[in-house]
Amino acid sequence: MGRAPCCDKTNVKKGPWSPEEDAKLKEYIEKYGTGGNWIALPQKVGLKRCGKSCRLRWLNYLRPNIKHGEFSDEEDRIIINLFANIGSRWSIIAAQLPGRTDNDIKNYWNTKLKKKLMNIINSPQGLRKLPQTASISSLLQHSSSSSLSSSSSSSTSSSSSPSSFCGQVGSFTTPGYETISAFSSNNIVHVIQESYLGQMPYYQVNKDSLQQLMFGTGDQASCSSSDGSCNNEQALLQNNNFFHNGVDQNHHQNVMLSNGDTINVNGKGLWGSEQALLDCFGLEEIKQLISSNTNTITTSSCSNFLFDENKTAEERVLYY
DNA sequence: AACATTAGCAACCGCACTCCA
DNA sequence: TTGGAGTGCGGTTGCTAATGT
Repeated sequence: MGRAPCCDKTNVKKGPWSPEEDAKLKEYIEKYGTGGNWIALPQKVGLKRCGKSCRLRWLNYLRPNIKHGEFSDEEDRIIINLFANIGSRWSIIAAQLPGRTDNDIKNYWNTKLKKKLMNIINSPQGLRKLPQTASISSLLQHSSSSSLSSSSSSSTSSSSSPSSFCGQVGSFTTPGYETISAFSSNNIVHVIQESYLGQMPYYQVNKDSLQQLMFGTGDQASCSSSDGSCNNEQALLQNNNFFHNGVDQNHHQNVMLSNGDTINVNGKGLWGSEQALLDCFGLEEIKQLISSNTNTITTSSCSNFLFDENKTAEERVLYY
C-alpha cells in the first residue's frame, strides 16, 4: 500500500498560476496567514490547487522581499563556496542570500553557474593536469625558488615572525593539477585552486595563527592533548566561521598566474571553507600540529578523492 | 520564414523528516 | 512506541522564449 496523496489529484489545477490565483492567495495569506496548515489552505482561499503547490507559489514567488533577476558576483561566490562545502543543500545556501529562494539558486546553479565553472576548467586558464608533485609545503618552497610572482614567499615556512607576513606567496602546483596562487590574510596562508575553485580545501596553515584562531592564545593551546579533554573542542566544532572571522574581509589580492594573466582574489570568497579545513585536516591533525614543532600542515586525509588521478576535473567539481 | 534546438525557469513529484495524538 | 498528517527539500519535468540553421 502506497502513501496517501496529499490532495485529490483529480480535482486540483496544475500548471502555471494565473494572476487571479496569485492575487487570491497573496491577499488571503497577508490577511490571515497560512494558519499553519498548507493542506487546508486552498479550500479556505477558494483555490483548486494542491496545498503544496500553494506553499511553493508563496515561498518562491509571492512572499514579500523576493529578489528576482541577475545574481551578483558576490552572490556567485557565496553559492560556489557553499556548494563546494555542503553540496546541493539549496535551502541552506538560500538562507545566506536574502531574498533568494532555494529553487532560484538551484535553477541558477544548474543552468548557468555550473557551466561557468566548466568553462573555467576547460579554458587555458583552468585546471590542467600536471605531473605529479609533492606536498603543498614543498610546492610552496618550490614556488619561492621559481620565477613565478612572489611577494613574500619565504615567510610560509618561517615560525619566527609569522605575523609580519602578508601578501601573495606565489603560484604553484598541487599534486596532479595546476593551482593558481597562495595568498595570506591575517597570517593565514590560503592555498587557492583557481579563482572559482578556491573552495577546494588545499591549505597550508600557519601554526601560530591557527592556534590563535581556534583556541585563543596562551594556556588555551593546551588542548593539543588527544584525550578529548579539550575545553574548546566543542566550541571549535560549533564555530563554523572561525576561519571566516579570521579573514580580512576587504582583502583583495591581484594574483599573477603562471601564464602571465592576473586574477583578483577576495577574502570573502573563502566563506565556508573552514569546515572544509576541518574535514580536510581533521581536528586531531590540527591539534597535533599545534603541539608539534612543525610550522605547517598540509592536506593529507582529504586527498584521496581530490588527488585521484582517475577522476576528471569535472567529477571533482561535481563531487564538491 | 519555418523549423529545430537550446536555455531558462516555474512547477511538480516523491521521499524523508518532524510533530503529535 | 507507533503511525498518520503535514511540511520541507532536492531532483526532475515540461512549458516558453530565445537562438540557431
